[in-house]
Amino acid sequence: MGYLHQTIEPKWQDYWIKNQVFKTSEDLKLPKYYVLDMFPYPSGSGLHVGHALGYVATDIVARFKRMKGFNVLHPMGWDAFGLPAEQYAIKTGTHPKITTAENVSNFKRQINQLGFSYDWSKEINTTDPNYYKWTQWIFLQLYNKGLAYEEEVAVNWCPELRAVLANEEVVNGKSEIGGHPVYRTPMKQWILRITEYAESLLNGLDDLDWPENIKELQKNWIGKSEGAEVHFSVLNSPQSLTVFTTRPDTLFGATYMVIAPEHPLVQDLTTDDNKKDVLDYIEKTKLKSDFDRTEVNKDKTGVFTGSYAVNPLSKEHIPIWIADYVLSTYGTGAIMAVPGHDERDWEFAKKYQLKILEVVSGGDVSKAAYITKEAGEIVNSSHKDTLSIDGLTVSDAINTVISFLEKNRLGRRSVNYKLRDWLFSRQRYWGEPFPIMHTDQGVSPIDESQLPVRLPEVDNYKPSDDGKSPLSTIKQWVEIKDVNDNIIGLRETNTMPQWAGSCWYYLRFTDPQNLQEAWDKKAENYWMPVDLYIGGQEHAVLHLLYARFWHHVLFDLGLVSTKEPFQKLYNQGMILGDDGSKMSKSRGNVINPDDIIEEYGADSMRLYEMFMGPLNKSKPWNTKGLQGCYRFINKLWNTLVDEDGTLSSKIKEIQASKETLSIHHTTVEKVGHDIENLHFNTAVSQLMIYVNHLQDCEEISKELVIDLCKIIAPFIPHVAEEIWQLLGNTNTISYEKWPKFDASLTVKDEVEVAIQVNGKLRATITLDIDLDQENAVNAALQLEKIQSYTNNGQSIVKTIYVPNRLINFVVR
RNA sequence: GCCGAAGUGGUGGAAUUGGUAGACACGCUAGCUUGAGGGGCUAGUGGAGGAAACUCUGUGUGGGUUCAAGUCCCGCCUUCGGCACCA
Repeated sequence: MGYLHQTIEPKWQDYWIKNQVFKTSEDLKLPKYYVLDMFPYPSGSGLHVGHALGYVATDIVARFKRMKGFNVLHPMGWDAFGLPAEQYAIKTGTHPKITTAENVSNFKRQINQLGFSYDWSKEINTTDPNYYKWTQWIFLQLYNKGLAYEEEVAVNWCPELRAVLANEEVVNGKSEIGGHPVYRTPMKQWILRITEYAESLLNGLDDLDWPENIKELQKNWIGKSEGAEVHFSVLNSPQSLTVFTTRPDTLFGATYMVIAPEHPLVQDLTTDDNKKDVLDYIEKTKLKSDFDRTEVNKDKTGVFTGSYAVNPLSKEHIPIWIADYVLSTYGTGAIMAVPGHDERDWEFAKKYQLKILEVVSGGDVSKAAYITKEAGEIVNSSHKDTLSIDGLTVSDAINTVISFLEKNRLGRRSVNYKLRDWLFSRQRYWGEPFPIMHTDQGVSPIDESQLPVRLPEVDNYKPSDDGKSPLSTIKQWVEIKDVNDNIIGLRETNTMPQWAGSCWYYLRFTDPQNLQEAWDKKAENYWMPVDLYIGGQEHAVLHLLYARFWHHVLFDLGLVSTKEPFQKLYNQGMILGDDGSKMSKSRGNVINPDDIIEEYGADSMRLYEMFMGPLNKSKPWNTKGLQGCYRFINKLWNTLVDEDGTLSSKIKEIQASKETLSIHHTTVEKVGHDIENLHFNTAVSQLMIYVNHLQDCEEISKELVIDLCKIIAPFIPHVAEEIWQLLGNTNTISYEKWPKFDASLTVKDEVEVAIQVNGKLRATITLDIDLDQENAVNAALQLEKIQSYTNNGQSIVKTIYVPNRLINFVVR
């Protein structure tokens, strides 16, 4: 007789909601724990089992921490601005608001039937004017701090989507969504000066309890490199060229220079003889797509300007070239080329027969660039009028050269970042409007008292053909008039990207209904930082970097109390289809949680997702495995509950056996420890071991059942509540104290010890716990098996005894 | 190319500071139960050999350290993720 999940689960879900069981306490004196999921975009296809994985994990932690006496903040909300609802609106004319509301209610239904313990009184939605009012407010704080500016930039315009994409949304020259071609077009855009926070964002990583690989990804994305700026004077010209290099030690080996085709001095440096070739080259470069230009293995191309620069150390006259392998957006857009010690320069020099000079010994620069920094010494690097660094190591030479450059005003120590400023505007309807007005005098922010700048109704969601936002077509919204009906300014018609709302939602959760402020300082101070943040690895860089950026700014403005928002981060892995590939509609391997819950119940699904394997690994779905968990719950139920639905008659007020007590306390200890460390799979297996044992017991101590009920509650809360009730309780189990475990009771009297001969297992023996070496070894030597190895004319040269583990005889 | 993560039975995966590899499940095999199906229960299950006791072998691969290596060190192979001309 199985348990009736279809009755039990809705019963307790209703109970939890009706009694507001999971409403967060307002008592700010309690120890707090803030456990957060990356809130979802409520898509039309609904929740799938992969989403649930992270939510189950955080729910278990939240329930566990409540039982450990913490005041737990565990909220859920909706990142509801975004392209799919807008695309749907373009196709069908349905307002994104309507689509969003429908999707949210479906998501919420699905989430609730999984038995999660969210405090729904804290639900937020980024598209709610009461929410985006404060998104706009934070933008104004950034603007006032000089971190938001407008600029005409070449943007990634995708005609198919009719949208401008961020660099991050373009993959290999195609849109990330849909894979449509993307072109570079100049447009006026809002940009956030995230580069100003590059160092801060890099340093902040050190103290975070994040997976190392995520920290590494962010570090690489920020891409700090240390080196020097070096000025090169140009022959017969008042101009000079400044380059950035990480290898000032190789300055003597700089035998030519390259500037990017977009470099501002291209015109000045091109001599009349070379004008035609240069113009041709630049024309050709313009026609190349981004994809072609960043193709690594392509042939390098370039053209000579006709001008020469002077190497500041060797005093050599070196030719200045133009080539598109130099990026205008990194460093100064110009480089000193050291073909002897840089692969790209070497390749280019070979192709155009430029001079290759060895300045670090150890390689053969006629065959390949020698880029090793650790070995070799500087050679061919001295000049009577400047300095000699011959014989120095690379790192000494770097410092010597920088000092020389600084003393002689030829350059300076310098740092560069790969990180670019953040393109922050989109030509879309379904996003936060900017609180910005354009007047004859320029840009002016909307007064904070006028927020929110509401998203107006619009007839047509399509952007205009020239790429302007659909908002630009609404005259009465765009034109801001004074009381006399004079136009005093025009509204900004771009909207913010989807990242905006998720940059600070975790702060809003601390005080979601506040109409006066974005958050109350007391609430923020109490709840922040987020103690545990679980979400997918796909947000490793963008969301997590952007949110950290805003948070750092807010911290500098004194608006938040912690420098970093997310203390501990953990990534749940993907759940693949049962064929081992990514779940997708086209493969037909999608598992719908609704079906699973219908057939096996939410508790089974929760338990299975935790049992599948380590939380952070990808693993294939297997319905058979799920059935195993369903069987386990039934076994548990049938062990504790009789056929008639009352508590099992085996459960009595008795003293449990020593063996049972040992397993019990081991389980209490292991489950608690494993939850703390997010090792849910091993916690579940320990529970299985315990229940397998109880199943074989003739009678079961009621005292232990009470504690067992508590430790299964985070995993399978519906069953736990039901049994808790059968035990005679009338309250919820959710706030019961987590059982204490007694380490002394986990210890057994006897242990099985391995007996090895020369490291090979030959026998096992049961010994008293903590037996001394002499007795243990003697007992082992009595074994017939062992004697056959020791009495054959061989002698024991060494004996290793690891108490309670093994004995190893080394025999020769 | 660079950076990061990972390779353990037929499958998902366990394995404190190096100390009985394969816990716990799935699957499979046999038996019991049932009118059948389903379900439940019992036993077995890394591979090879053997009737059995047992023996050999075994954590991607080749070395090394050690009484002892899935675990530590060095080299290589494969898979996945990220970056990709960043000077």
